[in-house]
Amino acid sequence: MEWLTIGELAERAGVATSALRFYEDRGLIASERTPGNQRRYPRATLRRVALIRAAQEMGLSLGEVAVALETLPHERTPTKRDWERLSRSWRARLDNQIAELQALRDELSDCIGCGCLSLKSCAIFNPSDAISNKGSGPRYLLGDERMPIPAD
Amino acid sequence: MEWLTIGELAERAGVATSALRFYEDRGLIASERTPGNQRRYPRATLRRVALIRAAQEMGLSLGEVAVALETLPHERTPTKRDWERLSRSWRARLDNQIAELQALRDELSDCIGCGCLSLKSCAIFNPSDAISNKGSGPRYLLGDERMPIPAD
DNA sequence: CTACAACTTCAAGTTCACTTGAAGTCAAGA
DNA sequence: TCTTGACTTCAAGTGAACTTGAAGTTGTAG
Repeated sequence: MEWLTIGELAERAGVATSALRFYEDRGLIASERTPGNQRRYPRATLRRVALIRAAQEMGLSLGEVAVALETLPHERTPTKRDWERLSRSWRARLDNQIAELQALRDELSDCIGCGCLSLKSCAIFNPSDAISNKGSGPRYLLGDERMPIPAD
Repeated sequence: MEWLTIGELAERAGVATSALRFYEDRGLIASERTPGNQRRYPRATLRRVALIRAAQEMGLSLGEVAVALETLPHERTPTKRDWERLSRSWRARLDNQIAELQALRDELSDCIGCGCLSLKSCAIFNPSDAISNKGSGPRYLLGDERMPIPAD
């Protein structure tokens, strides 16, 4: 098996070495050590990191990615079955996200032509009340569903 | 004109009062004060906050929203022209975002059936190298364009 | 007039996904 | 052997978008 140093992996995967150490800390990737305590990554880690980046691009947090990746082998190239399971669930998520953005776009388009400033019928100007919002810290994804238009 | 307390605005807009004070701090919304120094918001702020939330949903940072909203009047209901300018530019952005997610989805779909584990032809497993990554702090949106598939 | 919820400011805390820096160790070429 | 660059750990810093808490003030219903 061919092993990569952290610098090599970083360059080939297009991420910083500090990010790789961080991912390892979080259990997203794993490494062996040389006698001198330096990390060596199996080539499969390259794909793993690519997967992590792809997942982030579709809005998953590293925690969610970690859960998803737990089902994949660390050292081995994943089998077709491993991969199918994961990609199907992610595909569904992507479909969802696309649909949401499309809905928002359609609302926006409607607004351009609809004289919505009367704000009787505009979904953007009349959002649902009380978006549930538990816990502190930022919310990177709002995830507030648009509800039937309330009577203004 | 009808004025809203911060609590009323918060409830109707579906955000926390602390968030509203934060937005005001950032210049995203504005208020008048009562003789006793309490905030009173014009009704138009309701639409403004709704716009802010919509913009966040499509991935804009508050800074970007601030820039966009600078072109809109604070107190007045925006005119059709005000609104058209804004919504057209946002629509373009949404189109873009949707296209990117669709591309990712298509790659994912291809992978499900393509035996991509050979990783000769899979875009997800073969991302472009060297995503440019300036500055510190998190990157909420990766924004790394996928490039022509490199020879592995 | 009093109670009490809703408001005020300001500083500090929180989460995420990292980055930066300090202080030291390892590996490879000249 | 020496130097240099790549590596090591660990603690602390960063930026975004808020939230929380403390300590005090205002507005209103009874």
